[in-house]
This record gives sequence, structure tokens and C-alpha cells, in this order.
Amino acid sequence: MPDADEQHQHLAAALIHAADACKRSFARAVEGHGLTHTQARALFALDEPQPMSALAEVLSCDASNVTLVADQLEQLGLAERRPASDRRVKLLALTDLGATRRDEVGASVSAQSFPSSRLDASERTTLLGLLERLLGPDAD
Amino acid sequence: MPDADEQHQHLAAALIHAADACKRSFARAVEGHGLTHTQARALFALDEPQPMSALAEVLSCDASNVTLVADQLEQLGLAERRPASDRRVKLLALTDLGATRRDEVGASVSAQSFPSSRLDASERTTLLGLLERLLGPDAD
DNA sequence: TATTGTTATACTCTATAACTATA
DNA sequence: TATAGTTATAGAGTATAACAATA
Repeated sequence: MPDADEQHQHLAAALIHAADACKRSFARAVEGHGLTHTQARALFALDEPQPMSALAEVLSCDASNVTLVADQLEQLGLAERRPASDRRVKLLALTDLGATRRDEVGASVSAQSFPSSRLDASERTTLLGLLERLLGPDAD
Repeated sequence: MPDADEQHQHLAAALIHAADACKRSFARAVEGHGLTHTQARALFALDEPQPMSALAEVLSCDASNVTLVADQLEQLGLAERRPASDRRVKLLALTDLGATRRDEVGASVSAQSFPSSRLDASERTTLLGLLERLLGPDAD
């Protein structure tokens, strides 16, 4: 097996492992707020109102699944569907409660021993930059 | 929200997103070989025979789930359970077919446009190093 | 008593396909 | 015809709890 192959595979394994650790840390931090990690990810993605399809891209899942997440966030009173100029489109937007909750959840996430606390600030910046290049303009 | 909080959250989001992209790329590459991405991850983890519990750690899942993965790999003829000196322990080991398959799958994974191809070799080395520090000695 | 692996079970995530309504 | 969102459904991943065999 060529070295390049092996590096790709180790990198993939490390990425998946690191993300699993992040997901679980995330999930633990947010479960006290009554949210699943998917709901929390959606919450953080809604700085601006987003079409459902845009949210699907952020969550890297099929659009059909966003319907459920949106339903859940609406039931919790954290987000609401709004009409858009193109009447096929629905914009999902945080409610005031949702924005408040997002900040509370964000504080919990950072407060607990998050995996990325093992890195210093400049390492985190480097890592973030590499990940963004990795994801690239058309990650999917 | 303090900057540090925000950086943690962006980093977590980027990591999860990157890993999702890797998982899907991985899954597409291995489905032609009749494997799920979990089965493929297990295959790559079995360079040396591993106790089921060790495999659970690599796959970052509960030990109870490894039973199913091991069953599947055994049914495919790719791995086998072997007794260990501690007779409570079962070692999962690749068969010859399993080792061959792992190399074939590895080639497929690298051959297709894998997300990490967007980075050059030295960037990949940097990324891998950061991820390993992130995971740390006791990532869970 | 504690630990390894197993079984049974339930919940979440995710994709596919068929549908509605708009464009 | 094509697109955004929805619904229904099925498969895969995951955790919890109770259990057997062994330490």
C-alpha cells in the first residue's frame, strides 16, 4: 500500500474519530438543555434565517430530515418557519427564546472539557483553517 | 459570547462537517465492496488482532455494537474470533481474505476524490498531528 | 465481585421515493 | 418541467440494561 493511501486513511480515521468525540461532548453539553446534538447544530447554524435546503447542507444530511428537526425546534419554541419571496421556500428563523437558548447552550459547550481545549489558540486557528480548506467550496 | 466560545463552536462545527464528508466519501468508496463504513473502519483497525473492547474504542461506540460488526465480518469471511489467554476475551482477527479486501478497499478509498486530496502532503501531516493531539491520550 | 462479550430493545440519524405546491 | 419542502418508510448506528462465562 503506497504511503499516500495510508496517510489518507489515517487522516480519515482520525477525522472521524475526532468528530465522534466532538459529537459526544456536544451531545452531553446540550442534553441538559433538552436538545439532541442535531438540534443544537441547527441552532448554531441559524444566526441568520435559512431556507430548509441550506440547513440540510450545513447539517450535511438530506433535505427530508430537516423537516423533522424544524418541527422539533418549532415545538420547543426555539425556531419558526417564515415565508420567503419564492413561495416554495420556507425560512427557518430563531425565535427570541431560540437566540437566548443558543447562547446558553454555547456557554455550556465551552464550559465543559471540550476536546479542542487540548489545543492552544493558534493551533485551533490552524486546525480550523485546514478543515475549511478540506471542506472546500463544494465539500459535497 | 466570548471569542473563545465562538472558536470552539466553529471548530466543532467544522470538525463534524469534515468528518461527515469523510464518512460519506468513505461509504461511497466501500459500498462497491459490499461493506458499510463501519465495517470498513473495523477492517482498517484490524492490522493486529484486537479484543472486541479495543475495537469498540477505535469505532468510538458501545461494546455491545461490536458484536454485530464482528458477526457481519465473520459472515463475509473477512475476520474471525479467536480465543485469548484470558478466556473471557475474544480477539477479532482478519482472515487472509480480509487482509486482501482491506488493501483493495484502501486503494478505492484513495483512488476516488477523497476530501483530504484538497490538502498537500505537508498540510495533511499538520492536520493529522493536530487531530491526534486533539484526541489526546484519553479522548473519551 | 468485577469484567468481557452477548442479547434484546429502543431511539436517533440518514437516505430513498412518492407526493404537493409552487416556479 | 424543475424545484422546495413534506411524508412515509426502511436501514444503519448507537446506547441501555439484563445476562452468561470467566477472572
